[in-house]
Amino acid sequence: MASVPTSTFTQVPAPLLGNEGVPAAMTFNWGFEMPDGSRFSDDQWTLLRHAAELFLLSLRHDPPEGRMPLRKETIRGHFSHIRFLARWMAAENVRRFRDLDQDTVGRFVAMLRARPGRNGALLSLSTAEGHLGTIRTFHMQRDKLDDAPPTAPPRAASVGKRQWKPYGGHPYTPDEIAVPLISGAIELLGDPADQIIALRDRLADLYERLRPRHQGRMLHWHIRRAMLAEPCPCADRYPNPEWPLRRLAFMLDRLGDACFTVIAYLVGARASEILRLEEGCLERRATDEDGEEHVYLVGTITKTSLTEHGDLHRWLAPEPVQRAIHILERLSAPLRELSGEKNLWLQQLGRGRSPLPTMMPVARLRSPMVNVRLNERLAPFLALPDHQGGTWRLTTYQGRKTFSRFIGRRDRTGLTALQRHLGHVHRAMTDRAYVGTDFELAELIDEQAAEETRKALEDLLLAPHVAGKAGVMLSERSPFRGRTGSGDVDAYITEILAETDMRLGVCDWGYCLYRRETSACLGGEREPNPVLRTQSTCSSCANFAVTDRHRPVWEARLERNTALTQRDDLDAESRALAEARIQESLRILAQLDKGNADGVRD
DNA sequence: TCAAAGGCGATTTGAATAAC
DNA sequence: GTTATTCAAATCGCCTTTGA
Repeated sequence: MASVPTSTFTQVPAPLLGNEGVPAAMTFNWGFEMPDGSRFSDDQWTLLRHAAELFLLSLRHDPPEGRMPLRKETIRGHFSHIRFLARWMAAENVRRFRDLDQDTVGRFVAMLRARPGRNGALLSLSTAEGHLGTIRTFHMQRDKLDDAPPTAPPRAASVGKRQWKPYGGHPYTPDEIAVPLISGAIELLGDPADQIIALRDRLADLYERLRPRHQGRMLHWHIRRAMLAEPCPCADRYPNPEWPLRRLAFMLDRLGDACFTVIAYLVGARASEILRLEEGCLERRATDEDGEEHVYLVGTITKTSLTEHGDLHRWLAPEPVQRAIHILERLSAPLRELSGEKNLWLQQLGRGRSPLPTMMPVARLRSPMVNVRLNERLAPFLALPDHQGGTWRLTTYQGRKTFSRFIGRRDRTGLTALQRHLGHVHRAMTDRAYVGTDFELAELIDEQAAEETRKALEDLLLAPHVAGKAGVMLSERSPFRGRTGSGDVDAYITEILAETDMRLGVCDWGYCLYRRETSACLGGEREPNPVLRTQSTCSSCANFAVTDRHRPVWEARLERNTALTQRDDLDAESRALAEARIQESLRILAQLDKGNADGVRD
């Protein structure tokens, strides 16, 4: 294939280039195919192409009034839209951008409306607005350019809301998936990680020793034979035992995946932020208060930054994350040395890849690839369970969402395996001396906590049957008891929350309307003590509330302990404990039933 | 020779900020 | 306090390329 033409800058007026010279990142593949089979780089498109090139360059060096110079990712987005537009213009025989008058743009909009989206009949509003927005921006730059659209296109929203597909939101990873995923990743980063990296070093050693004696195919044959004799951790999870080199490359990649997972789910950074991390990004600092030392992950956030290179940010790094960074530093060491870059996610472009550096160019890992790796390789590797009969699709964004949910909610009953790490981060983040700088993440966390409280309150206020001291008290005052949901409840809850700054603790077996003075679990300033917070402690606590939603937990507890007392081999102490639990469960269930019978509780 | 990495184009979503 | 607008990514499927 002919070499791909890219934008050249010889025809660009010098002042447009600014003082940084030619920006390497601003080259685009203008040789894309046109509807008639020609290439946009062919002579017949020269006028259109130059106009488009100048437009894109102007966004960087002479942006529209009042705007920052656009980032290269944004300009890349405009390039995609221009390509789309140029193809459409060619098919419609529109030869210059200045011919994009109202009628022509109207036809363009009609085409967008009729166009099917990725997974449905309609395009989303933002896709359409993306296309029109590029034309609008082009139009805004018209005074600086020879050829530009003479009129601003309409807003996609003004075309009619029902013309476009509405969108939902990104999910968090459900606990059934998240817990084995994170636990599996942490486990892999333990001893197996050390062994796998040692095996890579062993391979490097083998090459060094055998290269003087053999070359070409024979060298490879000897290397392969030697590697076949080396044990590889998790070898049974790679399908082909005859390929020890590919297997090693595979394992090294899985280590990287595990590092990404641990960082994403236990830190809450965005994928782009994680992938920008560099060697030496861990920072130790003591908090002023008590001299306790926290370790932070230091990186940059560009998404919400107004500056070109992003702002410095810190995230609290629990122990597994520190370990992940150490592993990453060792994983990326050879390529960092080869390329002179400091990034921790370097990899080589080359397809069938070698576990050792080759002659191929080095590049940073990008998030689309991370998604593929998480779903198609790490998930089967860790044998993640199905979710509701199907395979759960992981995405890089779920780490952040799941993290904020983990931290924001008080119910950690499903997360026992992660409790240690999450508890540490949670404590530190709610500490006054916390120095992290991802404010938006803190808001996301608070949102999750508030949403949980709101749901619990709604349940308590509407439930016809409530047990537990605090629950009974709240329910008796509720003007909504036994009704189905209505807008009034929402307003009432909003009022309660505004007045009391109340935070409900939620767990499998009930709710906690937390007040420190009366907490049976001896909790702290703001929330229950997770260690002493058990069913027994809660059942007698003044802060406790139960609704029918929790009935199955108490019924199961009753059943379990009843079965226990019927065994002959039970010692006296255990029997007494089981009896006590039976009584507790009976009391809670009786309270719920009583409400059932006459709607009045004591 | 070929499995599989990952680049690339197209589309979708998130969130800050501006406008109402 | 909402809604609209804009910038900045993230996601996803197709397709080319290549080390073993």
